[in-house]
Amino acid sequence: MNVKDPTDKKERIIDAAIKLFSEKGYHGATTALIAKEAGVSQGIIFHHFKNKEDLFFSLLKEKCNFFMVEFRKKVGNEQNALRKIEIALLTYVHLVQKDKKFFEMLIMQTTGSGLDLEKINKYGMMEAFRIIGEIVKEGIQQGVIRKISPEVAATCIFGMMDYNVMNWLLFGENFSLEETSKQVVDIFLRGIAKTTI
Amino acid sequence: MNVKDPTDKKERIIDAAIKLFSEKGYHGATTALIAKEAGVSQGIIFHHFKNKEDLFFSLLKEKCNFFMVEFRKKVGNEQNALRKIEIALLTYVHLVQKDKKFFEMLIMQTTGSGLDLEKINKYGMMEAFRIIGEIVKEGIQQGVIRKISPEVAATCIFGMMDYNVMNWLLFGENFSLEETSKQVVDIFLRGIAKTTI
Amino acid sequence: MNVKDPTDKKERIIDAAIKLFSEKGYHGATTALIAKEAGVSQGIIFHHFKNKEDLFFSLLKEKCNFFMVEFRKKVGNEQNALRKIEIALLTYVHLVQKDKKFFEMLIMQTTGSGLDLEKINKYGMMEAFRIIGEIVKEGIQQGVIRKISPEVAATCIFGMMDYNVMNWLLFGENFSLEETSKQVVDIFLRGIAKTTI
Amino acid sequence: MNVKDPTDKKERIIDAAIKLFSEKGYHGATTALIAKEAGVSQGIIFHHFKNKEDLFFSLLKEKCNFFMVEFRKKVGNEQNALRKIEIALLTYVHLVQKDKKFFEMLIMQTTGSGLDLEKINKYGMMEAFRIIGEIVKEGIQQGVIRKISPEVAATCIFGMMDYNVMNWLLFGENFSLEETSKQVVDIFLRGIAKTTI
DNA sequence: CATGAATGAGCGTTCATTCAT
DNA sequence: CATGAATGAACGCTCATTCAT
Repeated sequence: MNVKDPTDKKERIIDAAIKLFSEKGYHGATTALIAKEAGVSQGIIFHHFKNKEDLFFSLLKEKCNFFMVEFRKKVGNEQNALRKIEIALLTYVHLVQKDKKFFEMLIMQTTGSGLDLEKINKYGMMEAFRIIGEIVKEGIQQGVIRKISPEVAATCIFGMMDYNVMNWLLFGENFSLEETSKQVVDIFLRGIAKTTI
Repeated sequence: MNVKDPTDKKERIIDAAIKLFSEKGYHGATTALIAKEAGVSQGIIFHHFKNKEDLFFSLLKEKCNFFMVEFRKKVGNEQNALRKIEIALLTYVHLVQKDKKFFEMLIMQTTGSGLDLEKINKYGMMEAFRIIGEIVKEGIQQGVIRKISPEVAATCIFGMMDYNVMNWLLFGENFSLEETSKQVVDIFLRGIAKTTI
Repeated sequence: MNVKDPTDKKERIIDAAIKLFSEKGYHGATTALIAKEAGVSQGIIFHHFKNKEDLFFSLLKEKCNFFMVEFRKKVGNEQNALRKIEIALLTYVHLVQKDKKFFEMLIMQTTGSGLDLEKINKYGMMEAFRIIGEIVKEGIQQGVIRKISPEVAATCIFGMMDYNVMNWLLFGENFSLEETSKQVVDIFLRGIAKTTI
Repeated sequence: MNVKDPTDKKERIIDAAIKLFSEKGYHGATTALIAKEAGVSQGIIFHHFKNKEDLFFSLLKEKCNFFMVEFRKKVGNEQNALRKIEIALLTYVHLVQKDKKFFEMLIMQTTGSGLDLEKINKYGMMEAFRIIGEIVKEGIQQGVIRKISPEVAATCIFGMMDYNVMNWLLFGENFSLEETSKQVVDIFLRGIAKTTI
């Protein structure tokens, strides 16, 4: 009667996978554990996903696509490059707060899992990286950003933001992610701006 | 006959471990592989280290202690906080370049390996983190750095530097780490300085 | 709407099963694969057959019964035992050529599949074996065949023929099964005949 | 103290494998069962053999090499091709009787296991097949064998012998393999000989 | 101290079979 | 009758760790 029933199970697998991947890492989260957490049999995971790696990357792909859409929606109307970056980063923070478990997984597994990093980047954050680089280029043309390498700038801001988020996810939550993020953005914008405001 | 033989073996294990952990990740580097690479028996690893995790953290601890000494030596005589930070970061870059394999391991395994992150930080970079925080505090007192959270600032600079180094380790080496690091330091210092220089 | 639909499906299952059993062996041919090849659901296989083994033996039984009828029809009118054997064997060759896939399955799975060999023989070739034995007995009574054990003779001819066919199925088809079969029959008949012709 | 101890375990694995492969087929003989039968842990199988398939082919290779040596030794001194064949076949029968379990495995798994038949032949009986073909050629040159295809003749004799042995292994042992084998050889030799003796 | 064969729990994955729809 | 998602026991195989030598 409920058409959503089958999807329901797939969704429960996805949720359980995100939870366990972030809590225990790629290797620590066994398929048996994921199945148990999702309340399904082990076998059904392999109906919906080719294998464990496919499960992992499916999560990544799906979520990241969704985020990119959000990203562009928010940034779209703004003209000033510095404002654009600010909006983009605060959007990122909001997404993190709304989808904590997923970002825990994403950041925790970005390296070290033994998974193909190129795939992680391809399905994951490469696009966001590229977008920030583009905005920096715009800012340089607009004359509001110093002549710096867009790639270096993008690397910087992702490093800053991710470490800040990581801190929050791991040790924090006793500080306001929003508050510290504003400080991070401030440091970055001052660091790249042509004139100090 | 040779008294140095056992130390020799331990060292060979350490070198092999660093090489394989960085190349294949914590899980990909099996103890059997490490023993083979080191040219020792599997069993002897467990004479020198309690278990695989202990081997990993021993590497971390030992190297990081060495780095901290280097760090303090270089920074020690400088008075100006901004210069101190600059020196600290460039020292970091030099250490990375001298000990690529180890940093590959450190950065690649910081997350995702399923290892206890608190332990990694404890034996690893927590100290460096604390040092940078201290310098930022000094800078604020000296009036050369804006009133910002030392923790946030430290988080930022480590994020920027590590992502920059990661890029270099993973995709790069076709760009100069030294050159991009200078840009990173520049962005950071401008971002936190009280007045633009 | 179409009354023949169910039979149709059963037949499609049978055809798919023969194809896949012969191509991939008993274990390689999964029920899921058979269902897909037949264009039916997995579940329906178990409406028509008790289980996978039952499916296998049903194929065997059905086909073999058909072959026995053919066999007797061809051999029926002949009086001379040696001629009878010759006809029987050439009939066998024609059946093989007409129904290659099935014999591929039969010969390939006669051993090694882990299936109960007694069952295979029971539903399969035991009858043919018995028939040849009978003809040999007749031949001995007629005085055209030496006093040999009918069972041994039957074993011989089936071994010769099957290995010849197996060669053809596996490696051959670049030689004429008909031509080599005639040589095989010739060797056998000379081997058992009372006087060389 | 006993240098043979490690080999002992490998040998116990080999014996258990031959026993179970022949009794239950390649798929029925699980590695767990083989380990249990051998009284060893599951893991150790994979110390000595790359994987299950390797275990199977190692058995084949080792034994078959040994048999080929025996074969040549026995046949070596004989000049007359017909006698050579007779000796070869009776040698085969003796080997079968001495090493029943192994031949049970060999014949049972020749087809149907889903294993690569070319490999089975390569490590297994291809060599014997070739040898018989050679002897037939000699016999034709000697003028004691009719002008027949050596390949067809070899196929015939292997088919006859194997089916006879199979009968004995499966149902028999209530008849003398030696006795029936002589009848088989007799039928074959008369079938291929130039003049009836 | 040193060895490496041995262990065995646990991994990801498969698949014949079932059953709610 | 028909479906195919769901099951779960069992598979081949791995690997950190142990221990007799």
